[in-house]
Amino acid sequence: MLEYPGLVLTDQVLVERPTTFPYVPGLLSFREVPALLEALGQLPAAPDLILCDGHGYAHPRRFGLACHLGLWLDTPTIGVAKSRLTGSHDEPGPGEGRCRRPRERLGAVLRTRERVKPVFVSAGHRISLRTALALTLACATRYRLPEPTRLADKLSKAHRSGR
DNA sequence: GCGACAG
DNA sequence: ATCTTGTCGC
Repeated sequence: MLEYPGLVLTDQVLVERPTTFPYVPGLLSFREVPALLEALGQLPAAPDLILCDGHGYAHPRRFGLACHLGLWLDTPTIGVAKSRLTGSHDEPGPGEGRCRRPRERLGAVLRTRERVKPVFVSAGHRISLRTALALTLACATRYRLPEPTRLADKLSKAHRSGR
């Protein structure tokens, strides 16, 4: 857990659980949320916002992991995925004046740092895409991924290598 | 039928 | 996600 806007790390908990559900595109929540709930329950205080490693609204059923976790906890969440699951971007036609007019906006493709591969931001629970974008960018300092996600990933990696 | 497919 | 050699840039 980090404080905002300082992004100073205040708490960190780590849980290790066996998986009980396989990885199936579109059903990531069923694999990840159980462990996430356990970890969040061990924090000394409930966070005001959660940046999720996965999509929120940008999901085939418009209900990705960020939405699922956020609704369960009734806590604001943002989906910040490293790759696309559904939807498309770019490619307006070659002709002058051509532009894309999506029937539905799923999220945004955000380049958090110069020349780095962009991340896919979408609204999770109780937040607008606009605010989700602003907060994600505000949490991305020196790396591609926002600090909360990057530090959590680092913690899990360190845990594994130490065995 | 074929391609796509968060982590 | 994980595996895995070499490579690029600060």
